[in-house]
Amino acid sequence: PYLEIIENPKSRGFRFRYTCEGPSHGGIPGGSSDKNKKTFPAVKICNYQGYARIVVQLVTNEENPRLHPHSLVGKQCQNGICTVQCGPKDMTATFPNLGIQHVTKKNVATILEERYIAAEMQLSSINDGFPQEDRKRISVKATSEAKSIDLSVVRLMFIAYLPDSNGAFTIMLKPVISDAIFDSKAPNAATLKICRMDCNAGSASGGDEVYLLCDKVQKDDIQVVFSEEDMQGNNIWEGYGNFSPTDVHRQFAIVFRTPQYRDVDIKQPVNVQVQLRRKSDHEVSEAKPFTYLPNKSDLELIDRKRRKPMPDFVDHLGNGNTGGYSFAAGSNVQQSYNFSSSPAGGDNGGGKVKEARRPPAKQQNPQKGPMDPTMLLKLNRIKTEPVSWAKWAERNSTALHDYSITGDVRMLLVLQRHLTSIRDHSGDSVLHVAVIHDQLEVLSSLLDVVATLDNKQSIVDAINKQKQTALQVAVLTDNVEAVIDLIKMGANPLILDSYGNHSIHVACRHGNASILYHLLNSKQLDIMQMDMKNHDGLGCFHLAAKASQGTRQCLGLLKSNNFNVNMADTKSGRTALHLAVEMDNLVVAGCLISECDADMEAATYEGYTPLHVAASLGLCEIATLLLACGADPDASTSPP
DNA sequence: CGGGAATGCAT
DNA sequence: TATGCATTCCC
Repeated sequence: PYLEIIENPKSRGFRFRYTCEGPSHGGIPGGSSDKNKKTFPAVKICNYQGYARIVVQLVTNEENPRLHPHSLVGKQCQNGICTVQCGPKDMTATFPNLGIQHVTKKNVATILEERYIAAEMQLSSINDGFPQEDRKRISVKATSEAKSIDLSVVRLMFIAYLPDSNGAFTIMLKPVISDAIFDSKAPNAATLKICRMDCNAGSASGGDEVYLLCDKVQKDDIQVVFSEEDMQGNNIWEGYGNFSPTDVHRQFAIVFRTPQYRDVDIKQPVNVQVQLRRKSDHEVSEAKPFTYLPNKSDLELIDRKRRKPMPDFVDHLGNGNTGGYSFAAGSNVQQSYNFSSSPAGGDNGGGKVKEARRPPAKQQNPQKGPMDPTMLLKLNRIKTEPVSWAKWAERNSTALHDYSITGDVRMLLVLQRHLTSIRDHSGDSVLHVAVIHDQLEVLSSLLDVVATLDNKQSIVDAINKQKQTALQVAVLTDNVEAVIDLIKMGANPLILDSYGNHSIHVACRHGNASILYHLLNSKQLDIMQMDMKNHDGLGCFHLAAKASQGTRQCLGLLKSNNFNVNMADTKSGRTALHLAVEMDNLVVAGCLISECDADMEAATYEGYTPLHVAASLGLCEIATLLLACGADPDASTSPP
C-alpha cells in the first residue's frame, strides 16, 4: 500500500494567519479550485481497503524537509497537526478546512522546540519526559534552526498509518509531501497586480515614460515585461521596461520607459502585453494590453513629405488637376488666389494661368459663408491694385523676358509674392516646402520677395499643422544655411510647436551647436522666454544633455547665454545633471559640473541628489566623479 | 476574507 | 533620530 496526493494545495493566494486573528478564515484551496468549483487538498491510500489514520503537518520547502513552526489549524487539528480517519470503503481523505497559523518571529524557537519534543515522543516509547541533556540538546537545535526557516512558505506532509494486528495505527506508510504553499501576505510572495497605467500605447522605438500603479511590490525584485505571442500562443518577443529601484514609488507605483519593439519600422500598430514579473520566483501578474505605434517623429513626417513624387511642370497645363496639391481647408488665403493674381474683375482671363478651384463650401461650418472679397483682402493685408487683363499680361510677359535676360527667378516670383501665404494640405507654406526639400536657392529667392510684403512677418512665421514654422523645420532637419537665411529675415525662434518646443529646444535636442549659435544670435530674444520648459517639462539644458552629439558645445552656448543649468524638470524635479548621471554619461556630467557650474546638491522632488541617483544605479565611475568634484556623500533624501 | 493601521526592526 | 519596509494586529 502507498499514499498518494490526488489534489495538491493551491500554491499562491492563500494567507497565513496570526493567532491573534482567530481561527476561521477559510481553508487552503485545492490546486484546481476555482470560483464556481471549489476543491481542497486530498490524498488517497492505494492498494489497501480498511480503516486508516492520516496525519498532516507542516514542513519546510527544502530539499530535506524540516518540521515547520507554523501550525495547521481547523476542525481536526491539534497542536498544529491534523489527524483524520478514513476507510473502510472510501480510501480518500480531503481536507476542506486547513488553515495555516503564522508563528511570530520571536516564538519560532520555542514552537520548534515543542515540535521536536512531540516528534521524539512519538518515535520513542518514553512517556515520562526527557533527561535534562536531551532537553538542552533540543533547545539548542531549535534555536539554531529557527534562524534559517522561511516563514513565508510551507508544505503539507501527509503520513498514513494502517492498523496492526492489535488494531493500533502503527504501520506507517511512506510520507508524501505536497507542493509549496506561499503566504500571500508575505512581501516576497504577494500576488502581483497591475492596477492602472497612465498610457497603453507608445512608439515602436520605445523610450516612452509610463506610470504604472500596482499592488505591493519589492523595488529590487520586480520587472515590467513586454511580450508578444504569435497566433499559436508562442512567445515570440520579450522586452523589459526600463527603470531603477528608485523609480519604484513606495512599493505601489513604477515609473518606467518602454522598451524598443523588435521592429522599429512597423507600419501598423502592434498589440503586445505588459505584465509585472518577480525576478526571484518568476511569478507574473495578469497581462494588460499595450500597443506599439509606428514611429511618427517629426523627422519621419518630413521624410515622408520628401518622398512624395516630384511634380512635373506639364502638370500645370490646366487640365483640371493641381499637381497633387490640395489647399488647406478653411484657409482664407486660398480664396485670395483669385483676387490677387488674376486680372481685376475676376473673369478667368482666357485661362492662361490656371485658376485654383474655389474650394467647396465648408460643410462643418455652414453659418460662415463666402467672405466678401474686399474684407478678405483687408484681412490678409494684401495690397492689390485693380489691373486690367492687358496690364496683367504685360507685367507677366515683361517679367518672363527679364527672367530670360538675368536668370533671376525672383523676376517671376515677385508677381506671385502674395501667394506665399498659401498652404498645402499639411499646412506647409512655400517656405516650409523649400526647407523640406532643401532648396536653398529657392528659399533665398522666396524670402527676398516675401521681404517686399507688408505682412512678411506672418508669412515667415507661418506654422503648419504640427505648429512648426519654417525655421523649426530647418532646425529639425539640421539645415544650417536655411536657419541663417530665415533668421536674417527675422524669423521668430521662440514659436512653440505642438510639443511646446521652440526652435532653440529643437536645436538643443539635436545637439546642433552651429544652429544653436545662430538662433541665440537672433535679435530681441528674452531669456525668460528662451529658458522655458516644453510640454515634457524639460528645458534646454535637459534636452542638450540628452542629445547624442554636440552636447558639450551646446551646453557651453547655453551657459554663456545665461540659461539656468539648475532648472528642475516639471515632472520629477531632475536637473540636467541628474539626467546625465542617469545616462551614465561621464563626459556630459563632467561638462555640466566643471564648465557650467551645475549644482551638485540639486535634489529631485523625492530628495535625490545626482550622487543618490548614481549610487542607486550602481554607477561607480560617475559616483567617483561626483565625489571627486565635491558632492556631499551624506546628503539626505529629505531636505528640511 | 481583504484592506490597512500599528508596531517593530534594520539601516 | 528618521526612514523604509516587514511583521503583526485589527476590523
